[in-house]
Amino acid sequence: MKISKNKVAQIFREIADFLSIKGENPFRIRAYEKAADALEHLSGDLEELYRRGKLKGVPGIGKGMLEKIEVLLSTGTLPAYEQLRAEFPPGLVEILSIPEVGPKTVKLLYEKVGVKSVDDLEMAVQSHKLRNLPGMGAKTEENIVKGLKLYRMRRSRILLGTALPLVGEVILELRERASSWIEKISPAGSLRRGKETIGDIDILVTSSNPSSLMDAFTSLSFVNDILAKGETKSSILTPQGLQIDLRVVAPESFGAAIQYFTGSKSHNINLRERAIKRGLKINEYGVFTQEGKKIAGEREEEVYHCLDLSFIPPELREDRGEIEAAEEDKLPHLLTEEDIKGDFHIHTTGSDGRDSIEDMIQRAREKGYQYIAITDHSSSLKVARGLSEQDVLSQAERIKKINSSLNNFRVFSGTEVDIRADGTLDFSDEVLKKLDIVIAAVHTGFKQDERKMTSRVIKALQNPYVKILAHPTGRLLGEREACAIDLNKVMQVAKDRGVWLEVNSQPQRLDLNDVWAREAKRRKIPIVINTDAHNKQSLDLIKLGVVTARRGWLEKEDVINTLPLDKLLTLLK
DNA sequence: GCCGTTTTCGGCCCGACTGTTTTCAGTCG
Repeated sequence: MKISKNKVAQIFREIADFLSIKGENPFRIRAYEKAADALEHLSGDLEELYRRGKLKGVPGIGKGMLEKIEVLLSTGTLPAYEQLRAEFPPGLVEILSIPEVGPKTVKLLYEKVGVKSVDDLEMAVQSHKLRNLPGMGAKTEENIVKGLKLYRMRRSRILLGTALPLVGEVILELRERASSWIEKISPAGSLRRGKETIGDIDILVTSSNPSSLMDAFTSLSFVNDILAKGETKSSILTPQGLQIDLRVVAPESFGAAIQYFTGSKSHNINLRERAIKRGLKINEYGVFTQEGKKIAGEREEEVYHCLDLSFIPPELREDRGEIEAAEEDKLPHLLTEEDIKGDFHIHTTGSDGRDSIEDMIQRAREKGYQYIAITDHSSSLKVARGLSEQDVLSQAERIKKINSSLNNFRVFSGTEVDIRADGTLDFSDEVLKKLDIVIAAVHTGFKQDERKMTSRVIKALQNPYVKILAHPTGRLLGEREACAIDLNKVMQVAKDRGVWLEVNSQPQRLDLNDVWAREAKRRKIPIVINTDAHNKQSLDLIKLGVVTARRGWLEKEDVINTLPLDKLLTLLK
């Protein structure tokens, strides 16, 4: 049984939880969590990385962690981990995920009341067994009841593509109701970093009238429940169970605060460690000298400049080497949405899209694009009303005619051809060679094992007419795991064959993800950012793909569809 | 457990908030 890096990370996190309940050295606990983070941010197969010695020198993975990974890889288990598991009942760690309940409480409840699981805790609370414990009172008991309620209704993280428009609406409505009390306003947190999923939404604001602003915030149409309401922070719950926090900060601290609340946590820790080495201190109010003199805080850029770092865009703040790069002034010049000149993955009424070719052209031109490719599904994908060979060829003829009537814009004929279970394609080469752009993609048979899936996709990429591999892992966030596929091998073939890899902008796909997009860049494999739009509005999803690419450190030069039409045509020849 | 342009030992981010407390511990982000 092969053990994945995510599995190892999960084991490390569980060890950290056990150790925290035991009351171990907090820094040792952090070390396990940090190692788990580091593993999750690596791209590639763990065993291969280990064999090639690539794990050495990864920050957070030292001698001890390396040995543990080695043992896990060769035996599939870890004695120290098994020992901890034997030491505690199996349901204990889960109690930690209840809000308000931390390791000390779990330990106390376990030892004094015999609470071994979330259900045990529920019963203990109901029979008021907690309020007489040392350090506990009626109020704490009440808070645990609340925590349990939140735990029971706990929702999974929401998609970036859902959160972004929502926060836009929240800010809009807030401005409508309280514009005169709002000075600066900006989302922070993982939303601002462009993470693919969002836990809760943080909004920062400077205000001349905080209490009236908070009144307005807590009476927005989105409010289902008010969790907290104060002068500096209020929290509300939307009907969907999403928490939105609004924080009021002083104008002179806005930069430091937005830096602080944007995170990520490990980026900030790294930054503050760096500050300490320079005799400085960073908090959410500013950057201070040892004498307590404030030297920055109003603008976010200053915080970085004080530490002799160039400004780090929010999307890079994941502690994946961005601070070191900023130090050497080697940060990438991240691409922007304005750099995008076209879209290669578009569906129309020809298959399962909702709008016509003409509609898509119109919207693309409004966006300032210079080209699009029409890539409807192929015949075997019946659910999407896939085109027959004859259909796609007559569509290509129609596109030719459309092109003859267009100035300064080009429509490419194409297809999103299905990669069948055996790696053959749904259309014959005779048909494919008559199309401008051939995208290959897997839509069925996701449960194949890694060897089968990898060779299936590689076989498809070896077809001379395939230009793009769409949504390479097939994941659907919150619905379907990435399929088992060795992307390192796939990338090697893509590179040799000159196939472009897609960053798909659909909110639930974002596939390739940030980590793999960065790996593609490292291998100098061209990326295309596509929307996979099934209607004209969806062409605007491109921003999600761009954000994902930015998180993958991509620059304009790494992305094919930043090329203007003339350069693209030269390339396609 | 990790790590080193002061260190191979002795540090390890920082503050708010809350509750149970007469000065602090626990949790959170």
